[in-house]
Amino acid sequence: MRHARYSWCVDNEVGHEIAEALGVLLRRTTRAQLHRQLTEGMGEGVDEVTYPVLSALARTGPRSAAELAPDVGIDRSGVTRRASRLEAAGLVRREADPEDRRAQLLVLTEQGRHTVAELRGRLAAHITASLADWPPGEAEAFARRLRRFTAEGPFA
Amino acid sequence: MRHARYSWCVDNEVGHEIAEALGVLLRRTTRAQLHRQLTEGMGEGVDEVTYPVLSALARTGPRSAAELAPDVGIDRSGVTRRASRLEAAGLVRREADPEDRRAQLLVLTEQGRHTVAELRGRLAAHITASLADWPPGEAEAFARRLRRFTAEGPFA
DNA sequence: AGTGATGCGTGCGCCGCGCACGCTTCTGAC
DNA sequence: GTCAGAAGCGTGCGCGGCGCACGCATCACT
Repeated sequence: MRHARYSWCVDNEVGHEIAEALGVLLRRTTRAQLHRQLTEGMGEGVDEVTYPVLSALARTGPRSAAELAPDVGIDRSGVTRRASRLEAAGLVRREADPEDRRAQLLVLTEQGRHTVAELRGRLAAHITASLADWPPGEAEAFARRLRRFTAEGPFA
Repeated sequence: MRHARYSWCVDNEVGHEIAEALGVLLRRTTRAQLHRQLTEGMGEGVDEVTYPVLSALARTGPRSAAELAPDVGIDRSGVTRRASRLEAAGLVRREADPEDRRAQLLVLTEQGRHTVAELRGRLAAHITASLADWPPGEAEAFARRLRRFTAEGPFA
């Protein structure tokens, strides 16, 4: 691995390492058990399926289901169905667009805002807690790198 | 955010940043389009559903479906079904355990090893290419941090 | 030898997804 | 003003994956 003739392998070693770690991380974070644990005590409306819609809505403000779809990564109809569940749980309210009576804007209710804030707080606390014993400044540097990686990395 | 009374929020800010980035990363990496692009030209047997089984098998060596299940993160029966598809594609071979005639070990065929190596190489190259303009040493440091994050982080 | 335990594959019901259809509403041209 | 085409939304439908549970084969232990 240290010979110059294998330089392509050395160059790609970082890629292999990141890919490996990301693969494990993906499988871990998609475990239903983790989501159950994090959504403990919340209302019945939010789960690992509906949360991406709720989160995207909180991030971008009131939008239609069609506009939310590419951000969530599924079809427009799926966003509609998930939003209906959130609406039934009282976390999301459908509001007719005054400028276009066809459009139905999805708006977070007060309870919806509270729920997403609570959930984000739990997740952040969970992450922060297990990073407590990192050397000072390491976590911040890692967070910056990770942000840049997601923003302009291979999955942009 | 800078007032002392909100110190818990400041403490959690790193957690929030990491959670946000991970959320985006998750949605990006689970997009089917990316998998289609990466598996371009491969046989029909490997896709975004069957690949985790193939990869886990390559990582840990010959194992039974039940042993692979917790690593993949789904039920034992799902691993069996995915393995059957990989077997039909000639990437995996079922081999009776000589010590236990109940057990069916899943073994990668030569073509299976070649496929997973090729796929890993593509992914690693894809990652490495977009990290080319990072400052020297930054990518390596990030990879180390990421590995530690997955190993002993909040999702261990 | 016999009984409980273990491992594997599969049938079944459930659920989420993408596609396509119908309905309503907007837009632009005549 | 009117009408045809486009745009937006919700929903029915078929497909596919998943978890559970059952049956069969085999092992372990008495």
